[in-house]
Amino acid sequence: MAMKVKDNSPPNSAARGRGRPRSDSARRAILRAARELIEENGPTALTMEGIAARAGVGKPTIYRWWPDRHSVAMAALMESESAVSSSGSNSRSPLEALQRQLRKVVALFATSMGRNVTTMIASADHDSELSKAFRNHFVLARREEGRSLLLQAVDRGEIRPDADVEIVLDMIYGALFFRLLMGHAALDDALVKQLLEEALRGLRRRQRRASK
Amino acid sequence: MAMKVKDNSPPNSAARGRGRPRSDSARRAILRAARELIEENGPTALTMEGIAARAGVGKPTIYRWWPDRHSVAMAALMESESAVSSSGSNSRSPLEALQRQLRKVVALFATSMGRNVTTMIASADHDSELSKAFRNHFVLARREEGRSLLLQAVDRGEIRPDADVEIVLDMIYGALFFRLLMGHAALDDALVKQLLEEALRGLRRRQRRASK
Amino acid sequence: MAMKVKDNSPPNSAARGRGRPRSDSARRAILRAARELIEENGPTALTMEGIAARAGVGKPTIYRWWPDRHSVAMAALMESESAVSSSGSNSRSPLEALQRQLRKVVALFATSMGRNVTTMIASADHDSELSKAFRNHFVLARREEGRSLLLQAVDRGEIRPDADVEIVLDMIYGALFFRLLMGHAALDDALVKQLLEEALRGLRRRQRRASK
Amino acid sequence: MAMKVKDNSPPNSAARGRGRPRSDSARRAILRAARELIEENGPTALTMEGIAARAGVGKPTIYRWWPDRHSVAMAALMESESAVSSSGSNSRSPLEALQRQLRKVVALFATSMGRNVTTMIASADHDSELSKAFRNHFVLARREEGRSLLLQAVDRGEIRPDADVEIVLDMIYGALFFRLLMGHAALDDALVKQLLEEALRGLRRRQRRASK
DNA sequence: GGATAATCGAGACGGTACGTCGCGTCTTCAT
DNA sequence: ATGAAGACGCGACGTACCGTCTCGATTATCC
Repeated sequence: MAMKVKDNSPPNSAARGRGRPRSDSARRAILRAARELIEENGPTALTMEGIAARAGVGKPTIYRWWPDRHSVAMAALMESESAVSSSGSNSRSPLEALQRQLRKVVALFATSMGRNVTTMIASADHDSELSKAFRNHFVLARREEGRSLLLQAVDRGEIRPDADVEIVLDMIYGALFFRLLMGHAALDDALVKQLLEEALRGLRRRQRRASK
Repeated sequence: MAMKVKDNSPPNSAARGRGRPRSDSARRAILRAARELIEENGPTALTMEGIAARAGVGKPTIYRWWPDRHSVAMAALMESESAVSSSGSNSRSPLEALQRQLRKVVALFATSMGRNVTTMIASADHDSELSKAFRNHFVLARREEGRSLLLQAVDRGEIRPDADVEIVLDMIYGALFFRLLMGHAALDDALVKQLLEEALRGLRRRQRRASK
Repeated sequence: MAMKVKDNSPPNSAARGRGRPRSDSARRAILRAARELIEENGPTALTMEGIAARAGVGKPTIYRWWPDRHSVAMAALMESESAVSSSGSNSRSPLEALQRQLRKVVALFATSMGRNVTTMIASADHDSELSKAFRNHFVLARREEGRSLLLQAVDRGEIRPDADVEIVLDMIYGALFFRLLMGHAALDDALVKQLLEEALRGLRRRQRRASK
Repeated sequence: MAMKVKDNSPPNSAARGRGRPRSDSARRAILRAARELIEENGPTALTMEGIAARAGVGKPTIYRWWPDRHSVAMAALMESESAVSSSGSNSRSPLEALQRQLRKVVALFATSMGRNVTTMIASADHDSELSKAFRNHFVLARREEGRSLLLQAVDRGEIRPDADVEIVLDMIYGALFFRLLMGHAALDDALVKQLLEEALRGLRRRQRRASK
């Protein structure tokens, strides 16, 4: 009995195996079914049997690609067209772009997706690779974009160079997450505005003069 | 802060029924067993049968008072000696007290309890009364303490009166929560210091030399 | 001058003391509830809790009189108005009376009661006193009546005196029971007629001469 | 005697499904465990969990093939080597063979098996296919054998041709069953002798040689 | 082209836990 | 000081999924 190697990289270059190759269509059907089921009933109600049934796939086929239910759910969500990429960077200034991006984040959080993602993060293994990738994909990547924009602002002299960017980022994104999780106060565009105001208070330079 | 969750406190009010009163020792045994099991294996591995077995109690007795596993877990954790109450108010200044309190929060987060609580919050119903009580007990109550301290600081003139306290609070506590959930950066006393520094930058009035 | 008694409640309040007057009414309510429940759903579906609820009685009160569910069921059925007593003694001959009685037995078996009684008998302890009483009440008492009639027939010279009455009785009543239990053939008046014919074949004396 | 009960015979016919075929060893283990437990504690004390535990089988596997406890019990008993088949028919005459067979029936009734079977019959659904099969297997099949023998006796001229065989059969087998259920009189070989005597009285033709 | 081999669907398997029902016992309060 | 109300420990119920293990059928590569 050869050791079974979990290999979930689908286009595994030169197919050396002799047998029937893995069906990528099955893989896609699985993820699609999982995504739909999550959106319909939430990630808690997701079951392997439900996925298999809807995808028209045998359960072992799912287990061939992912080790457990959680992983399938994460993979499914990560392949969503969620994007949230703040690609549209036709902003005049980094801080404006940051504000625009935060609004997108807020909009994402407002959907069921937001809560689903949060649930997944909190109930995940926290140390597994997939879990890290998941957090990175959905949250930390946003934070990275924000960092990039903040650093641009520093470069442009809009922000004081001695600002502790990491802390500021955690304050901003953490505040949004906090309101999502706690639900004690609104999570909307007005919050984004105030948040930026308060987080950057004392960090802004007088731009007119700085630009001179 | 009376926040009635449901009715799992036996001598709740009038209407002292005629039947045998509920056994408070059973109630305590259940919560104790749940607490221990959570600390041993995490809240995910908690099962009703496990609780019943360890508590020496029948399963129906548990279901008589809590609707599901999640509720038992929340109730169990809420009866822990978590405390965290920043009662020790022998601080010279509100901001120092705030720092001390934040350190306690960080210390709590660092324990397994921290992660457990987080998991519970994120996977809960979010709208149920018990869930709200839970969030309030473990997180928002800390935030309330922080608000009280911040307002004291405003009163004393240490903080500018036009500060948006709510936003500042969410930035501070949200940042801590964010690091706990994401695990992308340290969550320690140094963070507390920097966080306060950054959050209050531009809000402080007369910077005293007392800060050491 | 007798005081007007305002106690118009059913139980004869013999014992005024501090409280045991309701016992017998509770007992009757229990049996009544049990009887109704058995007729509605069969003896298998009978539950103590159902009886207590319908009778408006606490469970311990039931257990004060009967040791278990089965006993309550038996007692309930035995207090039914089933009777079946072949009281009608306006028969010209014992054998006619026997036939009439057997028809009554068949009629009883045809009701749900018949099957219920059978189920009770077969699932009972078989050795308990109550169980014996039950069998006697519902089945053996009929057989006793039949024996009496058969013996009368012998006395009158309608049946040969060397007939083995016990065996004949078991053949007759056993055949009815057998058809009830097995359901392989009809259980009706025609059967009664044929049965008597066959069971008594060879036992009959020439009645014409005997009567002369 | 093909009497399809449901579909608990694995290689039943065509329609060889695509999934993993049912494990016949599991099926046998279940029936064996059920049989043993019934013999140990009676059919009333039989539990699905007990069967599953002893058979080393999951509960759902049992429920996959039988709808309830009763059906398992019946199937288990029916697979016993009870047989009782009066195959050994080296008798000189059908009536002798009948007597021999009845003695076997009495012997079976005398074992715990007898009472168990009776309990099962009385507490069964009575209309379900399995229940009919059960009654047929354990009781009516014996009656069928008896009928065959009686008809042989008619053919040979030992029994009058106008005898109502069905009635006679019910009288004979019913009487045995009656004594088993009621327990009011002995159930032994002597009974068999008397029973045949009485049931066939008036039906026998040439009795001269029979009487010494 | 035929053999070989891995994957596919389907679904049964041994399990664990679920949430419910009813048992027979106990405890308290109102009568 | 009895009796209704009802909670208790317990045990079994029947169900939902888990993750694993056969099956026959399919689809590729290798010889």
